[in-house]
Amino acid sequence: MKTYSAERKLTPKGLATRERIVEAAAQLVHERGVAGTTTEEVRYAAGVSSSQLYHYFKDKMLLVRAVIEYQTDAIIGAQAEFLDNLDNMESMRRWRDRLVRISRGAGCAGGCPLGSLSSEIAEVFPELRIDLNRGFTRWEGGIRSGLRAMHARGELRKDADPDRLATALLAAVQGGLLLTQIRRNTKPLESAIDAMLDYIESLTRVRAKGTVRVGH
Amino acid sequence: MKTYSAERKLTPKGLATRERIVEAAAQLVHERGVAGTTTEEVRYAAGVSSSQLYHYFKDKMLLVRAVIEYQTDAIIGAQAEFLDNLDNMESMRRWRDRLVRISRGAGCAGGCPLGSLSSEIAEVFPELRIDLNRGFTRWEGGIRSGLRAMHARGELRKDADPDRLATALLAAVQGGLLLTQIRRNTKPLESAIDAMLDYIESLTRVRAKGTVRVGH
DNA sequence: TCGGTTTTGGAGTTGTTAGTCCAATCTACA
DNA sequence: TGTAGATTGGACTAACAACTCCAAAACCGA
Repeated sequence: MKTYSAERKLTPKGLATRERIVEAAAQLVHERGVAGTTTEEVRYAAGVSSSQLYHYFKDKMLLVRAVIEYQTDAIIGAQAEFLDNLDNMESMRRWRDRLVRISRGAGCAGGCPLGSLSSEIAEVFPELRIDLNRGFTRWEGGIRSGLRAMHARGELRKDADPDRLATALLAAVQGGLLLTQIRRNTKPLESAIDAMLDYIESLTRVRAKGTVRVGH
Repeated sequence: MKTYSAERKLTPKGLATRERIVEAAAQLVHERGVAGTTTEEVRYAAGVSSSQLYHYFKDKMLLVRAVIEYQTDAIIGAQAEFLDNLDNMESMRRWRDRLVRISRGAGCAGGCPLGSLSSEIAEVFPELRIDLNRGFTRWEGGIRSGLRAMHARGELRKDADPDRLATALLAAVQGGLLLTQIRRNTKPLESAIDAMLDYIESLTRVRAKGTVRVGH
């Protein structure tokens, strides 16, 4: 999933340069947004010349597209160990802790690298919504497979819909990160995810027809 | 809450012009984002000259600040009838339907006028985070007071935290709107809010110590 | 009516930034 | 080793966009 469209031949050297540009761009875009990042800053940060940048990316939009792909990989990568095992409450709680810790580590700044990007460019570069959606869908897929497994094993009530729960959980993460970014405090993120996980937990361990145990 | 800082004297005429500028700016910013909206477009849409715009707003950032205030009022206004009565499940479900209908009516475009704005400018204009937060806090306050009322009346379990639930519900709305914007489909918004409301409902109607009824 | 203040017109300025161009230099591979 | 193609340097351009400026006009209270 490295090269996007049919790139011309790229020598290892060229590929490294390209990667350097994307990395620099991703970092800057996360810090200041797309509009707040100039190609000159990217060039400086990556240590490349103007002709290099435009040699590898026809225009800024295509660079942004590469950044989307890069951030998607980064997100999935950073959560891989968790996303592969979100099929029980304990794993989900640990995953939640990891997200909170990442956010806190960033000083609650920047929000979700994919979410912030999405808000900013969804209407400006409509073509890129496909790429953004691909990113979210990959992420959601990781969550969903765990919930589906729980459902299949009967650990989730029959009438629970793991797919919808996965979407809702991802939404809680996104909304939580947004509020956390604005407030510079991880509480909103914690409250949002915790509520959703408590809900999911309430759908497990069925005790009697129509009643379930809830709580911590 | 109309004028922000200590504005100089504004005649009715001047105030109307100012309002026209803010309205035009709010609309454009919602459609294309802050960076995607030029002062010239605002001028044209509002039918004012350059000197007028800069007569009422020292710079673009202060215009954006006025837009934040305007959108906050618009959001609260559009949901006023609901926000004042979110103290039972039926009201909350109706409120949910309203949000979904608003989103669908906009073709799922633009997302939340406040949320999109926040993502875009939180790091670019850090000074404005205060204003954004004020908006979210007002919104959250409307949700919270309903949940607090339910809690006080004993319709929510004692160990439920209405304040955290309010934050989580707002986060679900924000995250849901983001995914809905990207996917151009209201399902994510529906799934996110429904899950959170189902959870809240599961915290009502306590049946026995430690067990509650859940579901639809 | 008068004087001060607010409001408006619109040309102009200044800085920025995405994107171009062409020649020079490397690199892979036959 | 030769050469076509890939990579790089860096000056340049053309457009754009935020913001300024100086009067002129409208307004308002006395």
